[in-house]
This record gives sequence, structure tokens and C-alpha cells, in this order.
Amino acid sequence: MEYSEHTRAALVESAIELFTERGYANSSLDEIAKRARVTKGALYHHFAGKRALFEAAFEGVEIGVVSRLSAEMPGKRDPWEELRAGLDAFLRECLEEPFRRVVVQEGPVVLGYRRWYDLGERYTFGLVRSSLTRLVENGTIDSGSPVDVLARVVFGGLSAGANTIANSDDPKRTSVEVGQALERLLRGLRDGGTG
Amino acid sequence: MEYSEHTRAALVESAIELFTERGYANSSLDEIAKRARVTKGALYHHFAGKRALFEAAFEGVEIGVVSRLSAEMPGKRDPWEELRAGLDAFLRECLEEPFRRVVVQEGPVVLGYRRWYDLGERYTFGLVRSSLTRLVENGTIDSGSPVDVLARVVFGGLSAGANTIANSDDPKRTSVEVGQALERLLRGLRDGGTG
DNA sequence: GTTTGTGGCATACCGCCAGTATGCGACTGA
DNA sequence: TCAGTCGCATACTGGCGGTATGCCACAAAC
Repeated sequence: MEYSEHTRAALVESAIELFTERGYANSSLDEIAKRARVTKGALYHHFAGKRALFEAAFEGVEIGVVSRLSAEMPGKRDPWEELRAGLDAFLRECLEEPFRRVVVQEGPVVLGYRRWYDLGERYTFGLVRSSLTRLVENGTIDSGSPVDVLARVVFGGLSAGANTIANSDDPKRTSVEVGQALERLLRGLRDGGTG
Repeated sequence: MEYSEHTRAALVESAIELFTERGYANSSLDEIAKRARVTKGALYHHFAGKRALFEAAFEGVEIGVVSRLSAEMPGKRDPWEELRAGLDAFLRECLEEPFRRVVVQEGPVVLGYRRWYDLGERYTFGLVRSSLTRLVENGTIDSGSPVDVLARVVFGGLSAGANTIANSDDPKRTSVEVGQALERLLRGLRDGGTG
């Protein structure tokens, strides 16, 4: 039956909630199953283990974030306006606890950096990279070094900025400051040249 | 007696090794104690628990990195040269597994972001921030937004770059590319202005 | 319409590991 | 020489991830 799919979805949802609230290590499978109104047996019927469940939760969060981010990019005319809009949307999304905790913080630790890297390509990091790629292709910024490397560094800056905002005493003000800092850094990519 | 201090140091050293090799979750206290040629009883005599031991390992790694980084900054005349030298030294140090794994990756997860943030101020992050502060004070770069926020974002970019290098097929080439990307980003900080 | 799977779970159990309780010798000061 | 403390070792407990097994509903086979 397709009660199965419903059960699986409930487990993933409960996992996202608990992993976000208490972190991976402090969330027991019994409790996740209980919150989904099933038992650990059901959990192990759908997932190979705790890691696999985390991976499903990870992808669930990423899919939500990517769809919202994609919808929020109206395609401004000015490339810099678009970059700015993308920055703001990303920082806003980073304030959602599930993304910060599951994807940014615990993802690389629980899944291992390599697996996290590969999975991320399909979701938010892929968005950042393709966004930068377009800016390179239309000449707004100079490639200089490979876009992939640049995207990794920028993504790291974005994540750190999100963490800074979320742990600030005054998130609104800090959000503006982070946005400014990131924009000013990205300006350095305009006028090419290595030395 | 001060056999005590020797035991403690051996435990911290073993902890750094195992946490680096297998990560926090996959390192048992029994094994850490065994590697230090003592038992778990000794471990709990010196540390309140696994978290406390990790924190000691964290600080041990940071102290080593900071001392090496400080020694490697000969104080060039040209501020940009100095920035470049600092970048390279940092990236080189980031390739050491203990720093990447214990401090950069697992630190925020195991200690919690807040505790990690506070501890980091005294060590590597403090270095990055004070370095940027000096560049602001001598007019090399414009403050724009608070140096603290800027330092957080830059530190995130540095960490992401280090991870990228360490997981690259060709670390030497990637290291050069990451250095270039970071330097070009930092160039955006020169000519002030927010809009 | 009984038999034989098979999917979708639940229940019971095991081993590992962080943490606790306790014991115990060595040394130290009174 | 006796009390007290430091520096550890040993023994035990509870929680949790993982596994093994059982059970029921349903479906195809004949």
C-alpha cells in the first residue's frame, strides 16, 4: 500500500524537527519514530540507518530551500541588482534553523565532507555556483580562477555570515552588515587581474 | 604529584589523534584512554566528560596553530604583501588535518556554535580579525561595516577554501586557485563606499 | 479457497559506550 | 601512625543504534 509513503514522509518530517532542535547526536531514533507515531521497526523498514535518515532529512530541507530561492529570483535587469537580491534571499533563508543546523553545520560532520559536497551540488550550492557562472558569462565579473573554487569560497562566506546573523544580539542590523560585507567582497571580482 | 600533568597531556594528545582520524562520534573514551596508557578512570579524573576532553583537544590544536602562524608572519613592509603572506600561511595550516577536523568542522557541532565562537576569539579567528583590524587602521582597506562582521565572513571563506583544497584531486593547484580567489575578493575592500 | 509469498510494520533482544560509584595504594601533613 | 587527599583502576548501569524475528493484511497462483 501507499500508506508506506505517508509513513516515510512523517519520519523525515520528524527527523528534520528533532535534528534541528537538538542536533543529530542528541536525537534518538526511538523518539523520532514516536513523534511520527510509528516504531523503530518502521524506521528501519524505510531507511538503512540513522545516517540514511539524516541524508533524507538533509535532502528534504535542501529541496524546500531551493524551491523557495528559485521562486524569489525575479530576474532583475542589472546583474548587480540580481546578485544583491540573491544575496539577501540566501541570507534570509539561512536564518531558518533547519537549513543552518542540518545543511550548513551538521551536514559535513554527519555525512562526511565528501558526501556533503556531492549532495550539495544538486541544491543550494549548485544555485550559488550557477549564479556566479552566469555573472562570469555575461562579463559582470572576471573568472580569474575557476568558478567552482570561487563558488566554494563565496559559499563559505555566505554560511559564516548566516551563522553570525543568527547568533547576533541584533539580527536585523547584523544582517544588513553581513550583506554589505559580502557585496563589497564580491566587488573585488569586477576588474579582473591576478596581481 | 606532577605525574598528573603528564597523564593529562597524554590524554589530550591521544584525543587529538583519534578525533582527527575518526571524528568525535566514532572515538570512544576507552580507546582514547587506552592509547594514552591509562584507563577511563584517569580520564574522568582530569575531565568532566567527553565534551570537556574535546574542548581541551580543541584548545591544544588552536594553541599550536596560533604559535606557528604568529612565527610565520615576518611583518612585510607592504600591507598587501603581508595580507598575502598571512593568507598563504593560513591555507597551509588549514591543510593540517587536526585543525580542519577538530577546529573548523567538528568544533561548532560538538561545542555548540556559541561556545565555539567564544573560544575561537582567543585563537585563530582572533588572529584573522586583528590582522584585518590593522589593515583598516592603516587605511589599506576601508572599514565600511564593522570589522568583526567582516572577519567572520572572511574566516568562513578561508575555512571553505581550506576544505576545498584538502578534498581536491590536485591540492597544489587548487591551493593556488583558492589563494587567488581570496585575494581578489579582498581587493573589493579597498575603495570604500557602500552603494 | 487454501497455499505461498511479500510488503509494512511491531516486538524483543544484543553490544557498545558515556557516565557513575566505588575501591585502593601512595604520599603528606599533624 | 593516623587521617586525609590525590591519582588513578575496576565494576556497574542506562541509553541507544542496530539486528533478528514475528505477525498481519493482502495478492497472486493453482
